[in-house]
Amino acid sequence: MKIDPDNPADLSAQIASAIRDAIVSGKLIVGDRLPSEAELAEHFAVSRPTVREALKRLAAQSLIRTQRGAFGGAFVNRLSYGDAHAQQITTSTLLLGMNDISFDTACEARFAMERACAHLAAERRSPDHLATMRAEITRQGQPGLTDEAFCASDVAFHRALVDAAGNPVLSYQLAGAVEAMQPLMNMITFSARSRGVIIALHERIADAAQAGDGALILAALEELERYTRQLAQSVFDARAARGNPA
Amino acid sequence: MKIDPDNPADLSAQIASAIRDAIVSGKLIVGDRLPSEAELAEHFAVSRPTVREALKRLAAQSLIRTQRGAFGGAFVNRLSYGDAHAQQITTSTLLLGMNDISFDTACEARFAMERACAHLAAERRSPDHLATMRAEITRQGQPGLTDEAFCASDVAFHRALVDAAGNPVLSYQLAGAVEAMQPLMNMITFSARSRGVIIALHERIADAAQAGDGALILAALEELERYTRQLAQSVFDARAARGNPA
DNA sequence: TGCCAAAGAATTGTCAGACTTTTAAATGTC
DNA sequence: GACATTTAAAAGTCTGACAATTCTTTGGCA
Repeated sequence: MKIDPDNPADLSAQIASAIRDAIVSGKLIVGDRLPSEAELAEHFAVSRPTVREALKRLAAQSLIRTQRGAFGGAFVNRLSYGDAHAQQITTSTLLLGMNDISFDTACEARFAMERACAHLAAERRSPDHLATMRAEITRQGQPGLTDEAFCASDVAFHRALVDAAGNPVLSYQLAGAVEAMQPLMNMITFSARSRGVIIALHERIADAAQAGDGALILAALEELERYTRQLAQSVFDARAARGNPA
Repeated sequence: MKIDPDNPADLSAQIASAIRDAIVSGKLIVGDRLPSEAELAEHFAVSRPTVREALKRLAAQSLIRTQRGAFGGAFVNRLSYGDAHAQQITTSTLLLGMNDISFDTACEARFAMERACAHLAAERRSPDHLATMRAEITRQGQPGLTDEAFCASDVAFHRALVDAAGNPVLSYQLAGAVEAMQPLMNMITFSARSRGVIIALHERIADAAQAGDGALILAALEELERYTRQLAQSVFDARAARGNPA
């Protein structure tokens, strides 16, 4: 955690970097208390507001947490799955929304990753996961469900499948990819007929998971990807034909 | 982008949240200029330093970029793959380092995801990707290579494989998972014999990619996962036997 | 002695105002 | 019309201060 050159460009960013490096490299470990803002200001030879801006940058990444009062201060935070997951969602959503990613590209990535946990899910799924999947399938079949609610249930179903793989690292990575797709999926209108096809595939997946047959899950996911992409294509084609390119 | 209640807890966090929501929901789009700090301070009825702390939080997530000078200000940033990737690495590394994730769990997740792009990589690999893979294999065989350098080359090799799938979303997601494993891999000491085994598997992967045979890549990756986990197990066992649990 | 309440101190959160630096537009000059 | 100069807007930084919070210590009382 050394000094910065007298390069007057973005002092707070430099200080944030120095502290971040110290955390990532292990020089500061979970629970460690950073010096007080006044001490940091003296150490880096800057004013307290500048130090505060640096600390806020780190807080935004959940790297530190601050506590007021005597013996309070900034502490190195244990990055929880929840925090990491939330950041993952935000980042992935923005990445997809801002970079003109085609539906096909996003869809391909999402299903490729989801297939990665098919076998693990078949081996390790608990009754709890199966119950969640069945419950979401039931919800998806209810009449009068809005497209948004259908998509949300779809996400919950796939989330259960991913969680069934019983690997928290995999869950964290994939949940981001799956949930980040939701805004794109929301652009699709699901007819009763297409909902039926999707629900049938979900049932095949749930049955295969229950039977512990990974290959069957894989096959159903492949078919689901094919159908989803085809459905999106027809929706976009129809919109383009109506002269509504948005 | 509405007001905050007079809840006096963490005003800057509330303001950051309000602006972040506006960006994620699309009320503010890429390139939009936010009001100046003074105007934001007036709008939210807080002081300028408070607004600045909020803006620094957003800058830390690459959601905005600031520009000095006349007609400067804060602009909604286009989240680049590079930015997203860097965040992904930091988050994944910390998550793995701070949460007592077992080597097995991390390894399983990493290879499961990597296998997800085997078939795509076989289909789409370019001569460029193949050349990178071959170059890294050559480097890995050089005598006198440190364990760290061997690991770094290993990461570069797998990175090339992932990129060969030709899906930027997949690359962004997987690069994080693969690179975040590096600190864990660095804990392993690679004997000349085990390096030989790994290099041979890399060669099988490169050959399979060149031949466009996804199933062969898949098989080699499975074997590589098995071997890596077995290698780690033996290293950890030996350390435990020496009474060195660290 | 033992327990509870009040005082004290350390630390973050916020504010106000001022000054510096950077940048681009507007203006003036040749 | 092209180039140099001025000017204004905005972020970046600093100083100093006060408010809010929370832990520790001390004092009082039974």
